[in-house]
Amino acid sequence: MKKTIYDVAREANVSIATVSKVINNTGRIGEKTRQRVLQVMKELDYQPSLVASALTGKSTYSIGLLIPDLANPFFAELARSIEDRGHELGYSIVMCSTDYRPEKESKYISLLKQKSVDGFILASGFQNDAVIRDLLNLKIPIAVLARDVSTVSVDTVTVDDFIGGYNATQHLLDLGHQQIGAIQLDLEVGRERTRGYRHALQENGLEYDEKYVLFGPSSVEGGKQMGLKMLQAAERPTAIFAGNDLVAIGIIQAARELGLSIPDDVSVVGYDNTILAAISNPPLTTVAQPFHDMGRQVMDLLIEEIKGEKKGKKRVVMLPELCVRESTKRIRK
Amino acid sequence: MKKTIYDVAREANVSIATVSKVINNTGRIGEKTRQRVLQVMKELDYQPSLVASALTGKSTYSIGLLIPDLANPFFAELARSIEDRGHELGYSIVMCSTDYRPEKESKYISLLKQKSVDGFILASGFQNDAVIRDLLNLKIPIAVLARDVSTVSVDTVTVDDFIGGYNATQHLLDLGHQQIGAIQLDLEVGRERTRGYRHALQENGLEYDEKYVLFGPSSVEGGKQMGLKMLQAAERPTAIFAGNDLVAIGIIQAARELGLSIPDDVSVVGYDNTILAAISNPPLTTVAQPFHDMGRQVMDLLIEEIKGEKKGKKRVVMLPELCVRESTKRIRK
DNA sequence: TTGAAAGCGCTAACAT
DNA sequence: ATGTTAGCGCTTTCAA
Repeated sequence: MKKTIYDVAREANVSIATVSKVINNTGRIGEKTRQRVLQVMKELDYQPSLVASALTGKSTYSIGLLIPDLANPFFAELARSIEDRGHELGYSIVMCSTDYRPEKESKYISLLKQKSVDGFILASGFQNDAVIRDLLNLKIPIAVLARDVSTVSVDTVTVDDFIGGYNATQHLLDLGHQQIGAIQLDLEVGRERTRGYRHALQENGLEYDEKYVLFGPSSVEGGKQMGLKMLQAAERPTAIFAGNDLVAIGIIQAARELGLSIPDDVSVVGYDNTILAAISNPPLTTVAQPFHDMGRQVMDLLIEEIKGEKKGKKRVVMLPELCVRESTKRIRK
Repeated sequence: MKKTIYDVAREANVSIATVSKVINNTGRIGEKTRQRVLQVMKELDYQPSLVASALTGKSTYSIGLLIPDLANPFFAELARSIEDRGHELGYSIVMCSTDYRPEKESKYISLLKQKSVDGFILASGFQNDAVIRDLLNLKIPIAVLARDVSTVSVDTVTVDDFIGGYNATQHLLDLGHQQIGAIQLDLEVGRERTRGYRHALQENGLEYDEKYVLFGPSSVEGGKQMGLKMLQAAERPTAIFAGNDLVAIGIIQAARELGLSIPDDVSVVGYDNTILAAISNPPLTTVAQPFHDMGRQVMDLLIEEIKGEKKGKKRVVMLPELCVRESTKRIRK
């Protein structure tokens, strides 16, 4: 049978209240009793039940993480950094991959609410503000990652996608490209990056041309399909700004299949700077997101919120950084 | 305030016992009352507290997953498949990356024991049988993944590493290679794969030569270092069997740095068939592990164990499959 | 068919 | 400094 606080109390000849106090370092306990209790706890290998203590209104020390897809290297790295920071702070992470599906998102949230997690990190791409508002109304702490929820007052960590798109495009422009395509994610982040792309274009006196812009899923296969489509068009671009590294790699595969060389015939910029970018062939020029800091930041924000140490909400915006490798090149005459 | 079973009972003019019964579909309840209770539950948007019900001895419906490193694509995919199957079966997954560190492993296990998880999946490379025995003694259900614990009776899902090593090496032998190096993980799995490697060599009348065998960490950087070492040696091998795809990529980078061409000067075989293998340059010949099935299988085993539907323990062994791409080639004369 | 009541293991007033 | 006791929200006999 598992040991309970009663076992310890009996063995140490004290009341359960006393044991509880030494466990939690509350109230005043004589040094001798404290030592005796500690001793007995050790002897019995007693571990207080967190579910019992949670029932009395204390924390469960677990937090729910909703993320699109653990199998995507970017999110895996992000999840890892969140997990690490969480554990440092004494919290366990319950992982939920949502596949960008609203139903899954709602389902997991309601499940984890029943489990009384102390809070949520919403790193899921999709989010109808309704679920966020719902959580907020219930006073359940949340922190939102990588998604700007401008209409709700909530702790947020984002990377400026507009700048990311702008920088990627500007880099291509600097290399002399004039026909620049964009194959972006069919998600909020994709639109925002596309805004940056558009802005850079216009700043350089170039038209935003819809035939050069495609939206699709976050996958190598998706990138390849869209890449084929764009590269086989009558006027093909000399450079493409991809939604993320996965998509960029798909585009490279498409180019290869069409006998086009990267970066000689077409330059490609990725996004996220995952391990894929470093090992792809050629190595990918990509927009790096500081996932390590991002994970740490959201976690810290959330914990502050949980501990009630905060007055208002915070909105942390980090900046992406262009990481130039070999998939982009000055355009040939 | 969060609704409790009392709110529902009051509103529906029944006792909490009745409400409990309709929630759990136990006992006998009149159809009319049941409907009324259900109705009230809906109106109040009542969600039973799982922590309270866990305290009364029922399941927490969460299981702990110990895995070396979520940021490694192989484990990320594995984790994802485990998570999916878990959710299908109604369980949440608490993720813990151990970095192959025994202290972390123990720490997380003891933490999750306090949280009363229903069981553990141990996919962590490291494992002293002691922690497994401990869990077993406490009657806590566990299932072990990708690690053969031959001295303990426990549910296990493994992929035959000996065969994997054998096949990889045989493939290289078939291509005419005679000087075959091995840069393997400094872990149990690495030793086992090396056994397979050795066996293949000897079966072909070749000596097992220690200077051709190196053990190192699971990382691109590690692979690169060891690769440099091995490829700069007096007699360098014409082919290398790598510990996993990460290491293989490191070796390719090392080769490139030395001006050696893959696969013309040296062939490389990876392990795991992660996304990295598909996109690396050149695409990696690698030993594929069926991570999707692996995840599903352990989860199923664990759940059976938790539900007590099983008589004895099971040991499931899956087979790896060589996946030939372009990093291996027949040796030149 | 329904309800009263005794826990589950722990915390936190409130007494002593 | 330590103990008594009333919950926390739910499940489960056992009565009614």
